[in-house]
Amino acid sequence: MEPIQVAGITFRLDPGKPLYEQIVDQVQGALARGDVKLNERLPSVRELAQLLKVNPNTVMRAYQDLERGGLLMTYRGQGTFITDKPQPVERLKQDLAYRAVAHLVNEMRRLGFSREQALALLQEVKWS
Amino acid sequence: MEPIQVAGITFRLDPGKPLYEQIVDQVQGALARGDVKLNERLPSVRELAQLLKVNPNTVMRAYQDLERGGLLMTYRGQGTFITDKPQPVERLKQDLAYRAVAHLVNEMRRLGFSREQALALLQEVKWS
DNA sequence: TAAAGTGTATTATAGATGTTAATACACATA
DNA sequence: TATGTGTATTAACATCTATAATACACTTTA
Repeated sequence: MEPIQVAGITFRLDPGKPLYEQIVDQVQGALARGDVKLNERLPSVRELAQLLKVNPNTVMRAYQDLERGGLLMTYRGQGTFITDKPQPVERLKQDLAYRAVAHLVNEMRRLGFSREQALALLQEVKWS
Repeated sequence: MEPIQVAGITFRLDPGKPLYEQIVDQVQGALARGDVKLNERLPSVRELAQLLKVNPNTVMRAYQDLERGGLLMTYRGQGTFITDKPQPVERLKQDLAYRAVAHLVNEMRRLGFSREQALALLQEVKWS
């Protein structure tokens, strides 16, 4: 389970969550943080599968999910590339952040906390 | 999928998450919010199963999970009751809140946001 | 032109997990 | 004694994840 670095993306796969989802998550994370260059080429399906010790079908499913989100471009015979447009990446970042905050709001409301209590906890908690 | 009220607890089961987990979540939520009285009797395994249109094994699994957390007491032949001690409930509430905040922190860090950005988002977002 | 490397699709198989079903047993109470 | 509790076991089934094997379409390059 040692991390694997490739094209600015760190892959670490654990059990407990679908592999293809973890691949999607880690590519998205690298994009949101700006760790990858736009238009950069990713490893081929078979190549990444070998690196991650995973079935090619699993990588392909992840790549296809990412392509549907406008984050990847795939060209038959050429390979898979990070999108060259900054908009889908920015949209992704805002989307995921909003979703994460909304999730916290729902959970805190479910538990009977106020917004002020949530803010206080978020200020107190260790960040890095 | 219409909600079912019983003993101060609202049950609503959706597909997409294990049924026994949803039962656990909703009992925990009611406890955290103070919606249920301590020492109160819950529906029997078979009774709740019938109400929720679910297998008795599924309810039993949820009850057992809750008992392991000290939130329920079960007595052979008598029934299942909310704990009579406030401590496990308070501990649960703090635990779940901390976990929820920690989850947000991890996600925001993964996306490259600062604590200040997270706080700003949490202040802006609609609460109720 | 041929070969190698791309993405893509299909089918079969296996394993894990969640859920139901049926049945039985232990215990408490009316 | 009968009924209603919690508890345990076993079997069956559905869904999802992942692998495996194979084939095809397309691009690049030797």
